[in-house]
Amino acid sequence: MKVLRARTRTLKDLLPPPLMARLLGEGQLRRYADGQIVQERGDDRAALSIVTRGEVVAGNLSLDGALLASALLRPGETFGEFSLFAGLPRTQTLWAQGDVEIAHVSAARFWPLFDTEPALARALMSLTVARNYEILEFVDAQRRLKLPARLVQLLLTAVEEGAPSAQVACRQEDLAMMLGLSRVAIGKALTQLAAQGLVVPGYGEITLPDVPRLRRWFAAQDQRQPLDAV
Amino acid sequence: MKVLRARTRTLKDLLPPPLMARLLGEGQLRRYADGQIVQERGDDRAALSIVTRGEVVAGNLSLDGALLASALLRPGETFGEFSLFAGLPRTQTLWAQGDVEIAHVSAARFWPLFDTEPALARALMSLTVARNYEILEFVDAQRRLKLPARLVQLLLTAVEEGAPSAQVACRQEDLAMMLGLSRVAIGKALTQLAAQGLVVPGYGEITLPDVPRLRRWFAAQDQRQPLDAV
DNA sequence: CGTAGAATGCTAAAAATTTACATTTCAGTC
DNA sequence: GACTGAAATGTAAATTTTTAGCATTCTACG
Repeated sequence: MKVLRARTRTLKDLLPPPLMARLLGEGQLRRYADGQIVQERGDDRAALSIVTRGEVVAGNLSLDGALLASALLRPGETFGEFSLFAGLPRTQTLWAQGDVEIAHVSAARFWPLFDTEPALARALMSLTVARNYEILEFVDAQRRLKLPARLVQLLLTAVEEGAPSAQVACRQEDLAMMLGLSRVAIGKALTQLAAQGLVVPGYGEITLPDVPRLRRWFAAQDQRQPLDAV
Repeated sequence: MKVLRARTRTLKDLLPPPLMARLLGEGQLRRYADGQIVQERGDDRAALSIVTRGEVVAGNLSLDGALLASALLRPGETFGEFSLFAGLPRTQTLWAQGDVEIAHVSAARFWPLFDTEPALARALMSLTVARNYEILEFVDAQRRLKLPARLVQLLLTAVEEGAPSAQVACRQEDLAMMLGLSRVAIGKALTQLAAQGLVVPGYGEITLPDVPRLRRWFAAQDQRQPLDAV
């Protein structure tokens, strides 16, 4: 399944290259084929895992097999912090999307580095805090915005900065999954948006004919005071 | 307004007492009266703030004045990490609930301590990661569980460990706010639960006559594999 | 013992969402 | 080039939730 997520800073972006190299050097590289399970809810490997190639999809499987809350991890991003710092088993199930390579830094090798390199602690805190903010924003948007607006917000995360128009390759079902709704709800919202000429639904893809206009439309829906304008 | 939240570990629980004392020593104490605004969305004070007395309610105000996503901070808990580690303004508005005292540790005084005391970095990571998990669980529950189940989950967070029965003092409107729903929806869910004898709605309070039975009922609704049972 | 304010209960209509089923689209294949 | 089956989208009835308005109950306090 396809997952959309805004590009964020990664550990690789925040860490001085020599330290990043040292950290990766402490890790054990493993490869995963497309669709392979990287970790399952309940695994109790305490380690910091760093994606070094490919993309990883995170989520929870309910007992009936439906995928729930999900996210996307790109190269340079990490997971497993929870297992290290809270000492609990892995809480999510992860799948490889495409050919994936991951460096697992075991707890034993991680702690000495963490305790002696403040830059690593700073970087991990920055990432965790940013992720926290990302999720809180999501919850907040869910309460504040109508579905069409949330849908536009999601679609816009997949658009390159400054692009005048865009095509987003994903099925309505993928969008539904990401927003925690049914496919039908997405279809209706898309129909509404299409009636205003804001999007053009296609088969397995959605065209955004006028991205700046779409951004303006979204800004008008989101009545909250933007942070950077304060 | 009243806010329910499960008791979690705080910085005070995780930090060795001498270090906690040192941290507080670096802070500037400020007092806030009941209902006073502690910080507003957009404030750009970069500091770690530690609640030392009283309780603080966090949330976002939408333009029309309605309170949205909210949480409760108890003594020993911190906020402002985002301003320090992401270098952005405060993202939420906080109000004092009752008589509140907060120690604000400025960035200039915080960084030297953070960089030289691994225990502080570990503790902050633990808390942030745990908070992250808490929010993700909330989102997940919202997708997985029907409203009555989510309501029970919320009510149970207010119950003392091991208590055979309990009274939760809060208005239906407070519960609605916490779950992001209308008061009517809460009322209906309560009626359903009351019909099964699981709760007894009252005026400004809800009685849970048989907590163990309620826990069993909830476990039956929540079909997900529990983490600690793995 | 009233009374005012606060909180809950109830109802009906509108809106959002889901479920189940129908239709369209696409990529192969003959 | 038209089958054909799987994948993806579209549609309509049923359900859930919200909104709004008003009635009722509870509590504190004069």
